[in-house]
Amino acid sequence: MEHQAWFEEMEAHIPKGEVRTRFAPSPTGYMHIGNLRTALYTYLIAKRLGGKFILRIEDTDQERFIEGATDVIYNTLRTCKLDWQEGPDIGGPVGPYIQTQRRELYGKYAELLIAKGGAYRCFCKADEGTVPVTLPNGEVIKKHQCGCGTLTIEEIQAKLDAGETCVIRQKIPQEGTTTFVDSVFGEITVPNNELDENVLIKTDSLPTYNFANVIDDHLMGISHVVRGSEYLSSSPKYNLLYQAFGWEVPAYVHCSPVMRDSQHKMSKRHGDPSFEDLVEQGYLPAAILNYVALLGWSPGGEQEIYSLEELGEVFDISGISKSPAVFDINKLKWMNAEYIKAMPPEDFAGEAEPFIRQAVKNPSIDVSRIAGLLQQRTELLTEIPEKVNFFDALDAYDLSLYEHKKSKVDQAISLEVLKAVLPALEALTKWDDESIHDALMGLAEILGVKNAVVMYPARIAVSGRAVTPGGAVELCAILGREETLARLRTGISRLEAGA
RNA sequence: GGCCCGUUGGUCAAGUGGUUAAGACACCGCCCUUUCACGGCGGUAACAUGGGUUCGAGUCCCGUACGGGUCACCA
Repeated sequence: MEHQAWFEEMEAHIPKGEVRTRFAPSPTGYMHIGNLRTALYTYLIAKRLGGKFILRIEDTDQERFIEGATDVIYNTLRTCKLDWQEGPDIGGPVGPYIQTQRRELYGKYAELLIAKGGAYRCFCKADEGTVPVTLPNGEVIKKHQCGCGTLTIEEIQAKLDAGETCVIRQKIPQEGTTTFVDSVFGEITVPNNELDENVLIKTDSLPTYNFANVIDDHLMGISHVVRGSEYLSSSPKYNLLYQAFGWEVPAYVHCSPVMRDSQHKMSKRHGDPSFEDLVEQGYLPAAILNYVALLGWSPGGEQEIYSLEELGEVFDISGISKSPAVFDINKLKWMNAEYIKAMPPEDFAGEAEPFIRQAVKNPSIDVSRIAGLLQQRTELLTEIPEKVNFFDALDAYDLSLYEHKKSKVDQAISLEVLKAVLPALEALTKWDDESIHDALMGLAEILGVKNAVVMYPARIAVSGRAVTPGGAVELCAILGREETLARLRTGISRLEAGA
């Protein structure tokens, strides 16, 4: 072996005896929810076990190259605070961390594998070597089966010299079975003769996932391979690869997919939201992460709100569920509201004010006050503009809003009430919550009606809305004296005109 | 279709042979209130199915149905 020393050198660099997990996405241009969850679990396992979380970019599919796609990965992980200790941007002891930069290395290991009898050069064009094969039990499957594996060194050299292109395929023993243990699914055994001899190195000399993944996980000292369950059925092949090299097999943690409904995976193509989409829709990254953590994993207790740090303390592989989980935007929305309510008021105001300003341009309006009213009744920040735009301008609201059965209020009563409210507020010398409150409550007492009979019409006249952030008193105070009185007059004249 | 895996209320789920089968979201009702919301209280609703094993089965075994995954020079 001419490269003997080189291989020994590589082996010597592999970190041993520590927990190392890796998130190895391929750059697709967006962060799929299922992927985000895999990243989270991968991160949490490392955190919980006191290990390292590594980022590796799997970009061996040149046809799918998308400009800027790796930035999406960095940005998502950063905004989620899933910090990695080794990765393309920060380096590490076993780099490079981008597969296209590891090209030669896969080639050398492929040669090694051939030498060890675990692979062979295949000169078949396209799928010409793929044939129906009848298994001993009578079933027929499609497998690649060609004579390339038996070519002599001279024959191979001749073909290469003649300029023929080739791939390197995995050699799979036709006898026996392969067994591996998955931390989620348990022990799984398959007969070797059901496994296909897949391509390891493509004609473009880049490795396929099948190969690159095994090589990198080994060379990077990965102790726990966390990935989607779509890899479960090909895991025996990866196991055979480890075996052929004589390497130790990592712990596998396969996670079931996140579904849109009981029969479809979440997919961008079908319009399901990616992480970026959700953020754009107003969901807080921390809430998304919290929700996604509980989708397919349960800590067992009744607590549902977990910070990333808390998750890192309690996350346990044994709590990962085998069956697919359906993504419920409703529950995410609820959780988002919980996060909003729990924010320090100043933080909420900081987040909410830009959204309030989108709808409320009038500089004399105190937006921080509106933010205060909004915090306990906001599920999504993005729904704020629509909730507060009446502060700037009154819509041509429907007069039927003045009818409220429960408070026994109708349009006629509203008119009477507003006619009394107007002078009562006009008479105020101070315009603050307390004065407005006392004036309105006092009016209810004078009129001998329940508070709501005064408050309700006043609130409608001033907002034109059935649902408002805050009651009549707060709205009047925020709108200011002139605007409030003007709106009351408008209400009165509209009720008098009946339109 | 073959192989692998799964199946507790509409959804997320607890449950590891003996429970009145948790909890959360959603939904419904009541209360609070200055409407809506928030909050509080309560309610409807589940072990896919048929056979075993066992004194006893959501929990163990087998079959059936349904669902998912996979069968690429994509990952």
